Amino acid sequence: MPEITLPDGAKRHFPTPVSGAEIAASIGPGLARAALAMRVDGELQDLSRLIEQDAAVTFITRRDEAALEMIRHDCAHVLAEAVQALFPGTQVTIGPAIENGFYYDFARNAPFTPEDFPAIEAKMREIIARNAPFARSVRPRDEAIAFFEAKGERFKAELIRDLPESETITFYSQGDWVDLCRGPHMRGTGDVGPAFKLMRVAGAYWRGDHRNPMLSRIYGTAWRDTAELTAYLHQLEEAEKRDHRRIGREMNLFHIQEEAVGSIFWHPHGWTLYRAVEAYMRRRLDAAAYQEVRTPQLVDRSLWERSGHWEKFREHMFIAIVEDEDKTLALKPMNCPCHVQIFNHGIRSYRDLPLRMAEFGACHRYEPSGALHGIMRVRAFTQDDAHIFCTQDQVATETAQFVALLADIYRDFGFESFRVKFSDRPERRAGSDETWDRAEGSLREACAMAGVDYELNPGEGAFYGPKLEFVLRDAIGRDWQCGTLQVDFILPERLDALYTAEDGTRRRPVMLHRAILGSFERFLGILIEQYAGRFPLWLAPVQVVVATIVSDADTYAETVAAALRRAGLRAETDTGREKINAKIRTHSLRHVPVLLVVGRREAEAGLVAVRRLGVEAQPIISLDEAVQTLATEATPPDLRSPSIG
RNA sequence: GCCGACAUAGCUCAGGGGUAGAGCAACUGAUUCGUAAUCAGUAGGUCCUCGGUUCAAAUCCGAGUGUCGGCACCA
Repeated sequence: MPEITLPDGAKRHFPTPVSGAEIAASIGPGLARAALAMRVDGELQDLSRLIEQDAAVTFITRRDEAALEMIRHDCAHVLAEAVQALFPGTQVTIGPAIENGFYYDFARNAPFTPEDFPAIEAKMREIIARNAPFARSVRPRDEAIAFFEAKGERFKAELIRDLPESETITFYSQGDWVDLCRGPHMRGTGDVGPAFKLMRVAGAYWRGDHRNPMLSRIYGTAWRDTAELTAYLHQLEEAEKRDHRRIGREMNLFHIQEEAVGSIFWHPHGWTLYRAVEAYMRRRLDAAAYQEVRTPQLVDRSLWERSGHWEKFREHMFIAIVEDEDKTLALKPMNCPCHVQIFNHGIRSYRDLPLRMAEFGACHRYEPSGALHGIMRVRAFTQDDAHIFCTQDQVATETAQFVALLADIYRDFGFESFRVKFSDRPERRAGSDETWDRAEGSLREACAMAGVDYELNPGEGAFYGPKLEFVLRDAIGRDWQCGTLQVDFILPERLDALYTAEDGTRRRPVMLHRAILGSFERFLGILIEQYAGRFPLWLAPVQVVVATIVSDADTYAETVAAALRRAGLRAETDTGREKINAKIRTHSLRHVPVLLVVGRREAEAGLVAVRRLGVEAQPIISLDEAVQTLATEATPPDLRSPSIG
């Protein structure tokens, strides 16, 4: 007689065995209707599973987060059944729930197209209306493999073969349709509900490996109810509006064209934004005792051979052949080898360490064509790169200082939170285990010192050392790695970097490769999306437009703009013959943060009407006051005095 | 790189085997106007490129290039 403990602490006894559904029914008809699944001692299970021993049971209803995941998972099963019903001969593979929805990968000669969606969705609704119960069954391994092979489902058979011997092999059926699945599921297909939509088709490699066949993936979204679905679709539309490629065009920031794929043509306003970020970064690095350098774009092959890039990175490099001199040069894909050259030029003492060498280094990498994405993923980009040459003892302190600097800079750009991934030793690596123990240990210690929480990213470190990756999320929910910090023991060795220690011996420095923005191009893309083009005043390409109401105010408008420019503000005038309504609309759509409206009254009295983006209030103040206020407000965050905040 | 979709005016898009269409933007003229679109007119296109089918191709077919969505790769 199992004793069942409910969330409120109440205990109930049932004849052995008892199903979750029976327990729910014994509590009340409302719960019996609402319960979709249960947690038994914390483990999510089908409601139909039998409980034979004492356990704590919690019921999952549609409101629970766990239910949402089950709706999506179950919806993937419904999709698979629908597809196999409509397209005989299609093999099923895997179909998990993911953020905001689910997908299912199918193997089929002809891939699906979005035109297939209406028919598939209709079939899915049929299956959901039928409300076939999800029934779990356990099968012996050999039988399970034979079952799928008999059906010609070789991917499923392969999956089972690769499961560990200890794994229980479970099947779930929904009516006549059966799938290999770990579960759990809700009561039946009807619990999926109506709030789903197929979104797109995509290719995906079997088991995520590009050497495997490509499957046809169908992505879908699914929610608790149609209101949630509608809200999600609306959110997607909003995200689309802040896409940096769209805003870049609308605000005339940059363009890319076929003759320079993966490289950016920065227009005046875009370049202004770029320069504002660059100037800010330069001040921050100066203040943090970095030394800025500049190193060559084209470097002879021999240096890349020594650094190891020619061997490890060759396929990502642009090569330039100089026929007259019989030389092979490469556009630099990274700055580190060049920085070591500067380090090596002359004799270094331990007194020089830590030596922080920074460069806004323009790099070129031959990225796969399919990876290119607006200005976020390009082939020509500029890193806010630096290499810290230090002793092993200094690694922890330098790391802590770096993370503090990075967090402060992200905050200045409006990013309050970011994720940190700690990538530790990969399978293929250089250096001894002791070295790795030390490197990882000091990095962990540094994270603790800086109060950094990280998630472990096992085996993803660089071959020369562990790294931290700092990840920001864009408007459409995509993650972008921006900052990085890598501990390197290898390059100083390969390029023979040395310093003289206190005891007169020659020693190898450790190199910390680090970047905060990552690349200006990517970071600006993220920034554009973060602010949806409505930049804070210090970053806005055009900070102020002086707009006239009547042509009698034209001269005054020029005076106002000149005064603003003298105060360091980026100001334009609009003395066109449009009505003020039209001017306000035009500049609002361009996301100009401040409009100074001047008519006859303002011109005569030396005043301006201040209209801020999206705000209808229009205080009228003196020109002097406006210049002063705006200049203060436009001060970059690192130059503000604390009292002003 | 792989799978799929797409490519028409500066932008957003319609059309479709036989003079290329709209709205917005641009330009010209009129309007001098008080906080998110004043009115009228003008101009603007090798319908991505190259081949093929056809009496005729922007339209159909093929190849290429680019873009977009994924996958793989990655700052």
